[in-house]
Amino acid sequence: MNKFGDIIRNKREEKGMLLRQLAAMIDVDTAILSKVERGERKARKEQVEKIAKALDLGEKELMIEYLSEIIAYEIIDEDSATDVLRVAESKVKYFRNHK
Amino acid sequence: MNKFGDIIRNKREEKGMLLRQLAAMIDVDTAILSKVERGERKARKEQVEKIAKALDLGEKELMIEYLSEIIAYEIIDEDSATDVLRVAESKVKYFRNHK
DNA sequence: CTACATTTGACAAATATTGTCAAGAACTGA
DNA sequence: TCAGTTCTTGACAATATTTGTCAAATGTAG
Repeated sequence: MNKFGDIIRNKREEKGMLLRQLAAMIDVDTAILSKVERGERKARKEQVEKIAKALDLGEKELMIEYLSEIIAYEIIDEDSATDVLRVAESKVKYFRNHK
Repeated sequence: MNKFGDIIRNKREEKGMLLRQLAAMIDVDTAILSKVERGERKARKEQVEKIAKALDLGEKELMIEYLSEIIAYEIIDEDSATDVLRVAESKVKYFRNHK
């Protein structure tokens, strides 16, 4: 189980890219990218898309990592976390049909 | 499948309470409660707790409805919504063990 | 119409998120 | 060690989002 930030950092280093190089490609300050990679700060959705393209990571897969991690932290302190996710799945399906 | 707001409204009306009465009990402006019941605005977590107590709804159950609905709307436009939830579950479990 | 309940929308206040920057720490090679 | 470079940190500003307040508008029943 890799964290979102680790996925990016690993791939960036595999490619031999510097923080500031990737940061420039995705048009973000180096400091922010540093924090994102270490999980100190959340990226923005548009940044995730740019990162995926810049690093040749599947955009869909990276987005799943990104969104799921945000959700995980939203409910990590809830003892009903699993139930919350199950109900969320039902609601997604229901709301899609009844918009 | 009931929406969070409907659950509250139904229970409140069952009990014959007025919006302003419940609003007073949970210390919130009537306008806000009106919007919450109609799903126009999200409640805050502390308000959900107060509502549960005021209406004799299970706090745990109501909180599940509340959180799951927030999450559902976060991902309703993602075609990978189901995957996101599955991965989120894994991450919750993993992060709990590796805090 | 009157009285009351609810809804609506504009706005302000409070919070939270995001970006900027410079200084400092860590690392590298000579 | 030193100089050069990369990365990290934290304070702060800018922006955006959330939340609350209020009064007017709308709806409802007698």
